[in-house]
Parts: sequence; structure tokens; C-alpha cells
Amino acid sequence: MTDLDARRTPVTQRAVEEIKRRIADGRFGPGDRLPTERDLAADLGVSRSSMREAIRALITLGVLESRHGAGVYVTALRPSDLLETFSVLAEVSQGATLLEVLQVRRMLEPAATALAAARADDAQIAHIGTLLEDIDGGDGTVSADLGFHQAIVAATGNATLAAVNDGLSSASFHTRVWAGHREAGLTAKLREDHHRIHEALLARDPDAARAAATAHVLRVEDWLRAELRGQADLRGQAAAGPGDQGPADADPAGTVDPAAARER
Amino acid sequence: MTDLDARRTPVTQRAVEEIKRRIADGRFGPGDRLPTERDLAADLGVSRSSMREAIRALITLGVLESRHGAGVYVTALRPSDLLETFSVLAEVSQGATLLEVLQVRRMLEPAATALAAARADDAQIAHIGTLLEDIDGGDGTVSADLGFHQAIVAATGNATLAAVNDGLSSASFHTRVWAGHREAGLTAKLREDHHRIHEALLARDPDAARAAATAHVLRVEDWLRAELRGQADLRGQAAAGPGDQGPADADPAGTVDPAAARER
DNA sequence: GTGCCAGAGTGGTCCGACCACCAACGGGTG
DNA sequence: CACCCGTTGGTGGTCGGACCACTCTGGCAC
Repeated sequence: MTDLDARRTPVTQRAVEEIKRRIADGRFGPGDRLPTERDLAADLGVSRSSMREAIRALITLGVLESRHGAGVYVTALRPSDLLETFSVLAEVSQGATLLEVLQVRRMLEPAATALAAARADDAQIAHIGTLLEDIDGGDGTVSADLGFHQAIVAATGNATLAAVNDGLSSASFHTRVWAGHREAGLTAKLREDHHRIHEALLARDPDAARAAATAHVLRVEDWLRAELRGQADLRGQAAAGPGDQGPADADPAGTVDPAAARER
Repeated sequence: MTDLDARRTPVTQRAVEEIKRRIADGRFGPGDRLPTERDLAADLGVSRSSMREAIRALITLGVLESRHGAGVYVTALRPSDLLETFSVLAEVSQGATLLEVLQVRRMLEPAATALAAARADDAQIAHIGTLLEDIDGGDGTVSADLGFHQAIVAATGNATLAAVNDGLSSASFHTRVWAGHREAGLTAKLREDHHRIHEALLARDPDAARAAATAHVLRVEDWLRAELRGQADLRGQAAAGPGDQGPADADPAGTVDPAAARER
């Protein structure tokens, strides 16, 4: 079977899988340096070009990293290493998919915030308080907001959770959210949400934290829903649009709870 | 600035970002065919080798796909396309990280199952019932189990949610779980969980669905915790272990709720 | 002992060639 | 005329080799 498989499988892909296998079974451990591209290519019986493509793929996955002139290394294989890639989702996605992303965040962030309320230590909560002041201070609001939320999720002590949530929150999306709220004069509401979350953390109250986080995500979700509907209306007026281009991706991501009901 | 940036930025990376930019601003849309590697390389002023590495990276990210002899195409950019990559996390991870993964699933799956109970149509629920019989039938249990859970999450209608959850459940991990439960004579318990979930879906009862899903994930989590502790004990007896290899990743991912309390 | 510098080794880039594969065009056949 | 099938051009896949940019290390000079 191996032979038949190998015959029709692209050489590069085979190389990728062979390296993954060697990492999985421990021949290459986290932080280890790999043999040189030339040696590895000879070892696996492929050209250096193909080997480089395989390495490039594994670098993209966050499994390897290369240092010019020094060698190729296995990363620490932390969740944050391996999940960095999927920020492309929030980067490239538009429209309905963004709503889906927010729906997932509405499942994760409240639970994460509640966890943080129960487990964060004083230093972490103090740090979060500092970030909150940065937001209100007004300078670099977007990145400050991003940092605030990341710090909360990080305070859960669950690196995987933090990495997943970070992936679902992209800087570019946050920028749009803030711009949209500023335009609508709603920044005060966001501020209010943040303070409520912080107070819940200070009080070590998981339930309050969960509720505050839910309200926050919901607010953003409502805004996005309205904005998307606005865009759709504009397009609808202009023309029926011959190719709306979306074959799949189905319905506009409805919801179960009141937020959706309100919308309909 | 552009010039200075460009000078020290690897050519391949610049190519990756340029293509991403062209996708983001719509010059390349979902399903479109890209210019040939040779043309694209000439256009961006890089060699074909570097262009191929850039394309390879974007293929790994799920943004592009190439068809031998036919051309390179932009994918549909569905969440499932873009999130396929992160199954490496569940593939490569071990020990404490797996616990973290389960903790995230404990936030997602209950919410997703509840959503499915509210939104799945009759056909979807019937299909899920079929998969349930496949599991009990006993043949290909692992893949059947995987299919059961995936079908439920898919029934939420949120493709992003489904893709994220799939990424957190790898086939190899499921295999370990089933083997471990069979060994411990707990397969009946898993079966029981599945039926409870299905009944909640049939009854369109989100609360019951949430509870059943939580119990199920919790059961797996408990088992994994015990197994990891067993392994740690073994290692502890044998030797103090010079390189436990984990520099970061911190504490063993505790929990807030009863499951953790029971454990301590 | 300390600092610097040159060399060897490594990844980064480029080039040109050839192979494997697909798709569309064409001529042949019914 | 309609349909089938082989040809042919163009595409991605692989290869080998060359050179550049960078890092690290060991030995030299001070």
C-alpha cells in the first residue's frame, strides 16, 4: 500500500508528512534543530526545492521556524504557535461568516471571562485594570481594546483557549468595530461594558463576569448585524446583482436567543 | 517606508502578503483562477521558486488550492477551508494541552448542542439518529463517533463553529479515548451519553441538550485526567526525568466546576 | 584575558530544464 | 450533423546547480 500511495502522492506532501511523523514520535522534539535542508532532502530522497516547500508548509502551520544562516528548528509546539495561522479566518472573512465568528465568541468569551474571574490572581487583575485605563485614555484605542480582551482570556491559564479566542478576534475587525461605534456615538456603551467586566473580575464573581461578557459580545454582534443589513440594502437598491457569487455558506447565521428575535 | 520594509523582508513573505492583499480587496475572488506561477512571479518580480513557496504557504492556510496541469485557484474561503489547518493542534499536542483542548470543547459543545436542538430540521436529526445506530452497530466505532458529533455541530448551521469544533477533535484523539474507555469497560457510559443527547435533540430541548453534552465532554475529560495522572506516576517511579521538556504551558489546566473539585 | 575578524556552514533566492497532467481544439467516424 | 477520441499546448510538479545573505565559531591580534 505504501508504494502505491507514494506513487501518486506529491513528493512535497510526502516530505511534510514524514517530518510530522518524526515530530509526533519524538525523533524531533520541541526546540530541536533539524538537519540542514540539504541533508534532509538527501535523506528523504527529494530535491532541495521540494524539501524547502515542505518546510515552508510546516512553518506556515507553526510547527517549524527557520533562522537565516542558523538552521531550521521545531517550535515549542505551544497552542499559540500552532493556532496563529487561523487568524486568516477573521482577516479574509466577510459578511455572514463574521457573524458566525461572533457567535462562536459568544460561546467562548463568557465562559472564559467567568473562568478568569475565578482563577486570575491579583497581579493579573491589576494588569487588566491598567489596560482598561489605556482604552479610556484614548490613545491607540483599538490595540488597547484588543489587549484588554486578550489579557482576560490569558488570565484563565488556558493557553489553548487564549489562542483560539485570539484567532477569532483580528485587529482589522476590531478596527472596524470601533470605527463603526464611534460613528454611531456608541463608544460610551463599549466603555461601560468593559468596566462592568472589570468590576466582575475584581469581585471574583464568575456569574457577573459571564453576564457582562455576553452583553458585550452581543452588543458588537447587534452592531455588525445592522451594518451588514445596511450594506445589503444598498446593494439591493443598486441592482439585483447577477453574480452574488456565494455558492455555499448558506443562511445568514441566525441565533436562538433574544438578540436574534429582536432582529426579526 | 515601503522600500525600507521591503529591503529586509524575505521575498517569499512579501509575495504571500501581496496575494493575500489582492484577495482581501477583491482582485482575486473565491473560486477565481490565478495567473500562472510564471506570470505571477514575473508580475511580483520574484523567481518562480519563491513564488511557489508563497503559493505553498497559502495552500497550507487553505486560501489557495492548486490543480496539477490546470492552474491555481482561490478556494471558496469557507471557514472549513481556512480552519482545516488547525487540526495539527490536536494531532501534535500531548498531556496538559489536550486537557486545555477539552476545556475549550466543554465551552463549545454544550452551547452548540443546545443550538442544534433549537435549529436542526427533521432530516438532520434523523441523520444523526442513523449515525447513532452506526456507533452502536459497533463497526468503525471511532469514525462513527466522530461523525455523530460533527453532524450535531453541523446542524447548528454555523459553519465556523463546526470547523472550529472539528479542529479540536482529531481522529487520533478519539481513537485513544475509545480504546481507553473500552479498556476500562466504560463504553456503555459513552453510549448512554450519546442517546441522552439524541433524545434531547428529538425533544427540541436546548437545556437538556446542553446538559447532556456537558456531561459527555466531562466524562472524557475525567478519563483523560486520570490517564495523564497515571502516566505521570509511572514516570515518577522510574526516574525523576531530567528533561520533562515543557518550558512553558504552565499549570495542568484546572477547572472551576465540580469536576475539578472532585479531582483534588 | 578580551576583542575582533575571517572562514565555514546555513538558509534565501534565482535560473533553466524536464516531467506529469489537464483541457480544449481538432479531425475522424457514426 | 453530432459525437468520440487523440493530439497538442499550457500548466503545475520536480529536479539540480549556482550564487547571495546571514550566523556562528574559532583563532588571531592586542
